[in-house]
Amino acid sequence: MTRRDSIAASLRDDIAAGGWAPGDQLPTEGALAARFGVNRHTVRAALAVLAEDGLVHARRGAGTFVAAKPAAYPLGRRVRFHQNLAGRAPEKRMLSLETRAATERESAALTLTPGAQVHVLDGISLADGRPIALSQSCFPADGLEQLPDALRADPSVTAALKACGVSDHVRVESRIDARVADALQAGLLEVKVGAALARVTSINADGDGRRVEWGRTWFVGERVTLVVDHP
Amino acid sequence: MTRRDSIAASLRDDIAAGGWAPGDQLPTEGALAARFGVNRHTVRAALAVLAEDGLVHARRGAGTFVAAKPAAYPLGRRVRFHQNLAGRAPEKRMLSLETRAATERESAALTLTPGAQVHVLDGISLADGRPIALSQSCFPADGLEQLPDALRADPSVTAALKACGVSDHVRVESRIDARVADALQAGLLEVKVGAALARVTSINADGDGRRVEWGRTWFVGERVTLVVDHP
DNA sequence: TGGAATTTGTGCGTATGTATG
DNA sequence: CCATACATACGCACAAATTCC
Repeated sequence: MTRRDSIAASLRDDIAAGGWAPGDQLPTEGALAARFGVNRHTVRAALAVLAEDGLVHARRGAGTFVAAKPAAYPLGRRVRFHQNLAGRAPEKRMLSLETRAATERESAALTLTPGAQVHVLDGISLADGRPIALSQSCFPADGLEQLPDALRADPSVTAALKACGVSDHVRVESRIDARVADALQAGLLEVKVGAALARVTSINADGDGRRVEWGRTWFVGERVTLVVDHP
Repeated sequence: MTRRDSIAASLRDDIAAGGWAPGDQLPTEGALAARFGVNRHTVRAALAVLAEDGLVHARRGAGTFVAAKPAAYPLGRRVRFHQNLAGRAPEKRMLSLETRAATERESAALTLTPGAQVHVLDGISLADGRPIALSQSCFPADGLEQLPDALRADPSVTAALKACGVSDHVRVESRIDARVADALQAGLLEVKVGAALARVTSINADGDGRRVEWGRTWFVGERVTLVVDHP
């Protein structure tokens, strides 16, 4: 066990024991070097081990901070935002809502006839007061005429669909890739431009198999872990 | 439909019809502007629409190129690399293989006693000759003594486990988040530093429920789409 | 608004212990 | 026993970002 590893283990224990809470600033590298009686480089190596595990996060000029635990977001047949983030103070805000003709891509995903009308909802999701995801949902307008009014009353998709007579909806497929945040996304999500986002494209159907939602969600990589169980 | 959108749709059709193959260079923006009889700015707006969808990729000073279609990589109970990428010339190369004491994190993931030995395999995966992922797999050494020899003979994890008497293994859980590539990863994956990677952490168990592999895989965001079916 | 102080990030040189051949 | 390579650790200096007055 090198000196670096033992220092890393010691700091890890302190964090696990609650010595520092998520978001707290650790002592400076210089202070830690003095406490452990080693060179600052050695402390930096130890902190790098913890950063590799995502346990701490250094900001140049500011300090090193205990990372907030990423929110676990289950991806399954039934994805319900508020249930998924129970205990993390989930919050959803509407950014825009419009009804327009579907793009080629949208009509293909929802198996609509070209030029059909769709409702498009843009929103932002928060957990513990921090933005965790941007989302765009696309619904066929045909059969869901009341959806915009319902969404304006309550931004919950599940509740709005229920108000339109869709009592249940299930996710058929999720496709996931990774993208970097552009300036617009970065501003809304309160991350730097170039931060990694996990993009999830999903198709949701009602009880009869009719596709009722095509959604794309951009999750902040360092704040959310998507969890897939394989039963 | 704006002129921009009609040009974008026209180019999209050409690409879909095979007019240009993945990797091909499109005509210059000036040439396209002349062909469609519009200003170069309009062509740029149309190309931006396609780039937004990941269909083309512009490189300053070089030109605009048709993006290679991302490989679909199913995430399910049975994840087998070669089957997953059938038709995309899957290839797996071993980067390193060592046996050492498990870190705290590794022994927790594999439910090992602290200090137990593990085999650690680093590898790189390619499809169609391009790197698509880096992976690190961690196996308990206890009960899998022959694994390193088997892996050196054949880098396939499934084959190596079979050689050690594990006839079948299934994925229990996948956790996904997004990270940016560091210099080492970028070099190996042939992407730029800062490119978005989808990181998948998975736990695999044998028929008796014993955890036999803890793996982490970093997929190049723009070359792979992870697909999760929700049956 | 500005500028000093603080803090992390980076580079270079040096030294030591441990394998390897 | 020597030469080499590698990882670890130390010391010093400066750059870059942030904070604070």
